[in-house]
Amino acid sequence: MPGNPPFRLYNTLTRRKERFVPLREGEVRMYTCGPTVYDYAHIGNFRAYVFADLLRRFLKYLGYRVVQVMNITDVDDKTIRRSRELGISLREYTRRYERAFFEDIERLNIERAEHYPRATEHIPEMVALIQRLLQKGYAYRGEDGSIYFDISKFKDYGKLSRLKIKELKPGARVRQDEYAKEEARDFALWKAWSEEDGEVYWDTPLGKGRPGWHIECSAMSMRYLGETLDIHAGGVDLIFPHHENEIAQSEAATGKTFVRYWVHNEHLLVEGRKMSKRYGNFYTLRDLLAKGHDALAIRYLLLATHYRRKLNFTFKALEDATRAVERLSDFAARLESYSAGAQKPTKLSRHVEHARREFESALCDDLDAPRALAAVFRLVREANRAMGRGEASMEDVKAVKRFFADFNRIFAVVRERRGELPPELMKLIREREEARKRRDFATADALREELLRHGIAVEDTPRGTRWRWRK
RNA sequence: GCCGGGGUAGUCUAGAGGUGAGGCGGCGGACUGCAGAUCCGCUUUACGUGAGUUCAAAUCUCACCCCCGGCUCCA
Repeated sequence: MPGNPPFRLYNTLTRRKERFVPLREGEVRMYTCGPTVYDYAHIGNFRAYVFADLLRRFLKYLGYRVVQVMNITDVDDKTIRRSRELGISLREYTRRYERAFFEDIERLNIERAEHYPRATEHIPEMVALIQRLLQKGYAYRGEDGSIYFDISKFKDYGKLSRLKIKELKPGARVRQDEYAKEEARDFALWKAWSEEDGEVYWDTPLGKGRPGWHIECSAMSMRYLGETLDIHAGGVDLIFPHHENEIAQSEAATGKTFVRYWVHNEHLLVEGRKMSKRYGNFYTLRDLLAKGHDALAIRYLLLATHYRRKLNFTFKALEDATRAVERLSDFAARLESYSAGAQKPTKLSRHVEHARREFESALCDDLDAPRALAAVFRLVREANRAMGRGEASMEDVKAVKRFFADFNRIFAVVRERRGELPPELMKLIREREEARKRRDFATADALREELLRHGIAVEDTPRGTRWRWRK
């Protein structure tokens, strides 16, 4: 897009903001670490998905074709254990949470990725990748029959997390030695079947067992995006060991760069504390919606802090976000109902251009959403002022609408108008206006109450009565 | 132990040498029959503390205080 500053992204690999240029012109291939479907996802998880969504939407705004893959991890220790506890099949168990996941992301206005591969449906790809690693001498079979990646063979090991293997905390490695690994840091590519796996196993050339966790992302991303991808996104906690291991497996197998830009979102804190399932201080999206909170406000809250900063989730902040979303939504409604005689652009049109430049340069600077939002709100004030005074021309309003629509294509936080007004409600509005003309305010107020019960808020302005949908 | 991120007005968030910060809240005002939405003004010349560099520091340097995270399943 000419005129834009270059899009720069912070690459965890280099620890610098880098100009983003995809490998293939006009197309971005990105992979996002998706959910392990063993429970309802919590809002911390959604920060990662909402962030990836912002990234993909902005790339599209910049004119790229985006091919995004998000894995569904539907086999691991937890899913196996819990499905067995419930006495149902792994598939039945994981599909339940997979469905919930898709419901949740829809509530949050997260665009669908192009592919959602399930781990259980890509066993052959994983087996093939592991065989390649065995052939090349990067993997070995342990005494328990499992297959491990030998990190000592991969000299770049640690380049992403910048951890030196020797310096890792002593306590952590001792505990790991219960496995039949040659080196405590080696990780499993293939786990040989054991008692607690029950009927969950695959008979493959590697033996009877199931894949390790890390291998699925390498195998599935290569299957859908090729051996080198542009962007790989995920939470900071995945940098080590998961992403480090992905690099090791993938690059050892292909000899090529696996990922060109690694992007990681920071964690979310709840009332100042790390949120995790272990602490039990987590909220699922369902929890919050059940308490009456608005999905768009949650989305807004997740986007209103820069993605590389810790986000402190509090209910006060959620209330604030709710109001901010209302302000934007009210503004959108006002744009729709505004009319003026003047056609020629006024200085408001210049404000729109200015806001757009600010907006774009903020997002181009490593997706600085808070700065982009500030530009939007500044314009909202300018436009409200101009419309309030009747100074805005129709040309201005068109320009504002275009910008606002683009803004919302990226942020997706403005409440949609819920279609046209039913005729019977339109009739009530007219009756109320007549009552007001007669100065029969008792009737007018009663009608206003009634409309509100139907979700319609009416407002009297110097230029006549306006109505809008209320949530 | 080894790495790393922060502390910005009432509050939450941007900014990272000079160019109007934004949201939310509070108070007052304009508009209105009332309400709401909106606008204006105030809260507000804010940057953890102490030194230093500089014509200029929230931004750079050093020291210190406080909070949080990674090194282990985790977004």
